[in-house]
Amino acid sequence: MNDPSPTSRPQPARRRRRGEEEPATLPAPATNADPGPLVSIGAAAAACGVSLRALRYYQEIGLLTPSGRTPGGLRRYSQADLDRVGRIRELQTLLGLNLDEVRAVLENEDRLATLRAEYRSESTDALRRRELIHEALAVRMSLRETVTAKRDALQRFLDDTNAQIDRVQQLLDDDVTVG
Amino acid sequence: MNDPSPTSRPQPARRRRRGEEEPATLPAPATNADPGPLVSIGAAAAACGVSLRALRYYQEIGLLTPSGRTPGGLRRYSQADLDRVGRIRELQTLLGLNLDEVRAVLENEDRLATLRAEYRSESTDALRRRELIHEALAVRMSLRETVTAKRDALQRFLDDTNAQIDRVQQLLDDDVTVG
DNA sequence: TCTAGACCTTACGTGAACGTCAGGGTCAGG
DNA sequence: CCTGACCCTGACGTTCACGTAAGGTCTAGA
Repeated sequence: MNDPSPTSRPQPARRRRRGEEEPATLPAPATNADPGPLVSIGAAAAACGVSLRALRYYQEIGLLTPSGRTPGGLRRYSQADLDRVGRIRELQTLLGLNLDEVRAVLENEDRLATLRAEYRSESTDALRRRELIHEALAVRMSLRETVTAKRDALQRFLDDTNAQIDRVQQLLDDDVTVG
Repeated sequence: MNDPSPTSRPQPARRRRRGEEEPATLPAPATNADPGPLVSIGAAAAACGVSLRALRYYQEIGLLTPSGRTPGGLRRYSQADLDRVGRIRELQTLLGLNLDEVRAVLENEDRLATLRAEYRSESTDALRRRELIHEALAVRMSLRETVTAKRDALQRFLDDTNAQIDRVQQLLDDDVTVG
């Protein structure tokens, strides 16, 4: 996050493991509106292309808490939950973030969404809200830096690859016109 | 490699571990010309920003064999070796390939370089060489597909991020002009 | 020649992100 | 009400990409 260079090592980063009093993951932005239809963990996993274990693990580390449970204790996932899983996978595979960094990004997104939602409400001090939003915005812009750097690096990589392909194809073309 | 979708799982992929008769990694394309000045593993590690262990590990799994050894058995790395390390890190961090996939890409690059070098020589059958180059070219183009897909995905991600930033900034601007 | 420091091999340890197994509980459909 | 498929919570296992420690070796420099 603070070292977007191509030689950056996978920094350790503090982790929150199974012992340490579950953090009650903001289960999504504070949209406590109707979550729509809820699905089982099996259906959720299939829909997202991840394993049951992965979903339970995401919950373990405070990344994603299913929107509901049946009276018997079975997990029930909403569409927002499924979207969140997609987001997690995206941050993981696309940006190469570890789940700790993913959590940081998601927490920021959640805060931003919450603040945006209640921005016009009178509940909080206006100045304080502006402060919070500014802070969240800063995190967001640093993320943009990371992504931009990565995209540019990928573009350079792609240019190289294309150049190599061109050279070899040139070689073959020459051979055809000569031979 | 065959599934560039954002939900692709980290496929297992066969690995070659410490027991299985070292594969004598083409230590670089068959450029057996003067490798230039050779440096110790410590200097190499420092120059590339990786650990000594990493360099030895890359050798263990057949990714990179140092160009030389001292009579006493100390590893000596050439500039080409250092470049190769850079390439490894690039494929790892930029494309998110595991070291098995990295090895596949590098083996392909080595083959391509070798073939390019001896393309005009009489040593091999001309048809056969063209065949080989075509094959290597195909691998290369599939790599290009992967990279392009990833770049595009990143671009979309970036667009989203920018849109979010704009929306929040708009929110703040409105607040200023109103309040 | 001699030593400090870098390096060697071997081998066990580690953290992230799950996989998998055991021993039970839940629930929709018949 | 009953079954079979699905799900629960531990808890231990696994893979990757190294980290780290032990005990001995090599080599540049004084």
